[in-house]
Amino acid sequence: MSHRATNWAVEQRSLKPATKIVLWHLADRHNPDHGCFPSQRQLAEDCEMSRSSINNHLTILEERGLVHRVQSRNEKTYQQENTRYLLAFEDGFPVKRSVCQNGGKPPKPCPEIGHGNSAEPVSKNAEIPCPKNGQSRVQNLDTNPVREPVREPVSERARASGGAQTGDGAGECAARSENEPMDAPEAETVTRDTWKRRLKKAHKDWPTFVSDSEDAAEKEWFALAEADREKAASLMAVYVHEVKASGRKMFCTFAVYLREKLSEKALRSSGASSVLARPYGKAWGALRFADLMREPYGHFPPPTRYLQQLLAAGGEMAEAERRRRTAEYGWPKVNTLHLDARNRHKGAPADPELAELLQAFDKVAKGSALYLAWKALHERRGWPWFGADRDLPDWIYMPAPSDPFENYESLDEAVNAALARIENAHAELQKNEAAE
DNA sequence: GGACTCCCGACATTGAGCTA
DNA sequence: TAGCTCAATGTCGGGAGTCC
Repeated sequence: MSHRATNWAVEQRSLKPATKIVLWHLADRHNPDHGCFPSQRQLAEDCEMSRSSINNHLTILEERGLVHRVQSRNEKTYQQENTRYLLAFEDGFPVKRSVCQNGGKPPKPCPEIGHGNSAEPVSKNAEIPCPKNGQSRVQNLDTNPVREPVREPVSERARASGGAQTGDGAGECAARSENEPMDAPEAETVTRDTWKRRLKKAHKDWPTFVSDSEDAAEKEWFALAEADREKAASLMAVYVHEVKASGRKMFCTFAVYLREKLSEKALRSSGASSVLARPYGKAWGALRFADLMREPYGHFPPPTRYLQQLLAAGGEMAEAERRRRTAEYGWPKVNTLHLDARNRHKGAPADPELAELLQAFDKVAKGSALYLAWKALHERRGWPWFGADRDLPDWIYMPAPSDPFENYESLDEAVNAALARIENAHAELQKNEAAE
């Protein structure tokens, strides 16, 4: 809830009571950082009226210039998602066309509402980019999640919203209870279905899927905490890779993988340690880069028909999509590190073998030019970035070049030098390991 | 009683995933 | 591959209440 938004809503005059209730509940669902994404169903429940009535009131609010609707579709599935509602007091609220046409002068205040004077609707869906016309009208859920009074389980939201970590990576993560209350019991049943779907999706990729008992897998799946389920699913590819790499040809059933929490083994595959590499710290960064040094090894789900067409068409969009898929699926271990960091886990088991890499890491301030150079390099390489900037601590640890930054002509050059340094150090490590 | 307003349910749309 | 399902939203006709 945003007090600014609700105060603003209350101050609006000359609205009919029901319309104002809708506006107030919209404002109540507004998050100052992330915006306002309630579904119409949610709004209808809040306002105790039908969805179609909500729709009518939303149309009125839009016509009054108090609300602007921005439709979005899921970046991967292109399914329609909750509409974003921009409130008139927000930065970036679109100025009505009639206002722009007013010789660039500020709009005449309307005596009724105090917002412009045109009855022309603001929302014109056709003007909004859509997958069909080649532009994206997708809200990037990773950077634009909802943080509102929710009816979804906390873990669902946590995946999207994450949480800031402490400063230099040496600080302890703020302990967020794994047992934060689930809100509504009705959401619980929905969530169970969602988890079932995720289980099904993950299980299909398990080597013994054909002969596995689905019931046994489901039983073990639901016996796990939600965070462990996520970890098990996301680290499955890592575990399978490790088993294959070790030369073993037999796999346990998926139920056993879940029950024995073998995903943990995947994380500790190269020298377990009881020492935790705290999120965004040096050791954590070393773990992360050690994985990024490998070729992409994750399981890439087959692209949808739309994506197939997009990729086949080539061009910039196809290339961007390729990079996005590589970042999303290429290095599941790295993505799990990111996920755990955002979920404020205390850290991953540090790898003592990587201790030598630690000296090659140095602090980088969030938002600094160097930070942006690293981010750009990640994008170029199709590497997964940590997540949304707001989820990161003020400082993160990234590889540093051997020479001072002043010795480089550009930050990109410095970043490439730092990367080369960490690549060399990592290659050296691997060479020594092989020699042993 | 007619006009108007408000609200609701039903149906349509869109594009994905799922299944036989 | 066709048909179904899902999720979110838009549209429309009609019933009920209110006002003059």
